[in-house]
This record gives sequence, structure tokens and C-alpha cells, in this order.
Amino acid sequence: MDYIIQQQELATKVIKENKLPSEIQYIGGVDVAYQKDGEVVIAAITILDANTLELKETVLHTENVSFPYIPGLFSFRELPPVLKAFKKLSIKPDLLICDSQGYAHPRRFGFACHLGVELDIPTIGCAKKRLIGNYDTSFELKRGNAIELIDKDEVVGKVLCTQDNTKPLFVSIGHKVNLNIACEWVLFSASKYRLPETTRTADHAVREAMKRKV
DNA sequence: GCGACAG
DNA sequence: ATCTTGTCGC
Repeated sequence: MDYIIQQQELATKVIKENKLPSEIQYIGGVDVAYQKDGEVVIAAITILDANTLELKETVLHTENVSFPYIPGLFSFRELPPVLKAFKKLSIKPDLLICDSQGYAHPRRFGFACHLGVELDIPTIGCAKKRLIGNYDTSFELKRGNAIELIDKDEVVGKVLCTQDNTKPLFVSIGHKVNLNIACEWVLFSASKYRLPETTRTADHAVREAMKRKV
């Protein structure tokens, strides 16, 4: 019942080296939303063509919330519905970009790491807000600019600006990918907007499902 | 003890 | 995350 010990044990399974296939054909996006009562959770995974960013498949899964939101234990809340959604996919992604932290976590085991280890596929953490770490807040907000996110004298991720004059994203590795490659994929998939198309499509899917209560 | 705190 | 109006800008 000790979730922190579970994280510490699972964190040893994270592969920090690049293990991406030579040809990336599909990339996936993950997002989760909650109904207003906060008791029902909807997870979506979208599959995009890795070259054109064209949407190829969307899967959804709805269930009851089983774990509270606790910063640092986030994956225990969102992993169950996401894993069930993943099983519904007919196209399996070569890489998943998560709307959360990965390695940039107190125990180096954010949601993206947990999902990657669980599925044994490459994952990237791409969060809109900081959880831990420090960085130089005075860097220029220009697309492509990135600075190191540092926690306890260790580089745990990068703060990456994907569009001029927009707030940066917090990119960290999840599993089987290195930090620079992770940033390259986030920048590539966020070619038009601040957030990667993967997250945007997944976000749209859960919002749509939310409206029609499916 | 006092803030900070992914979604 | 979600609850919320108008408003500024392309």
C-alpha cells in the first residue's frame, strides 16, 4: 500500500536511452478529463501519422475515479483508465506523448514514465506546468528555445518554447527515449500551436465525449 | 512552520 | 481537472 515505494521500485525500470524504432510511423497522444462531479474519468488516446500529423484513430474509455489527485502520485489516478483505452487501439503507436511530467518528478517517475514502463513503449512527458525543478525564467520566448530544468543538481528535463511569445512546456523523458529526441518530437508535433497535435487531438476527444456523456 | 504542488 | 463573462486579437 505504499505508493511511494512502488514508484521507487518501478523507477529503476525506466530506460533513459533511445530505443525508438528506426522508422516512426505513428505517434500517440494521451489526455484525461473529469466530469464536473469529479467522480467519473474519461481517457482518450489518439493516433497520428508521424509524418503528416494526420489523425488516424481515437479511442476512449470511461470509468469511475479510483484514486485522489495527489501531486507526485498522479499516475495512480490516471493510469488505470489510460491502460484500458490503450487496449482498445487497433493501431499501436511507436511513441506516446503524455500530458504530464515524466522524469521531472520527485522520484523520477511521473505519469509518462509509469505508462512507458507499464506498456514497454517509448513515452515523453510534456506538461503545461512545472512540478519540480528550477530554470532560468528570463530566457527568450522564441519557438525552439529550450533551457535545462534542474532538480537537486540533476537535469531532469527541459523547458521548451514551442511558439513565439507563448508560455513554455515542461518536457522530460518517459521511457526509451532521450531528452533531446523528446524535445525534437514535441517541437515537431507542436508545429502550429503551443501544445503538440497529439495532446490537442486527445483533449478534443475527451471534451467531446464529456459533452455527450459517453 | 511556511509555501509549492503534473491533471 | 472543473466552475465561469467578457474581451482582446488574428
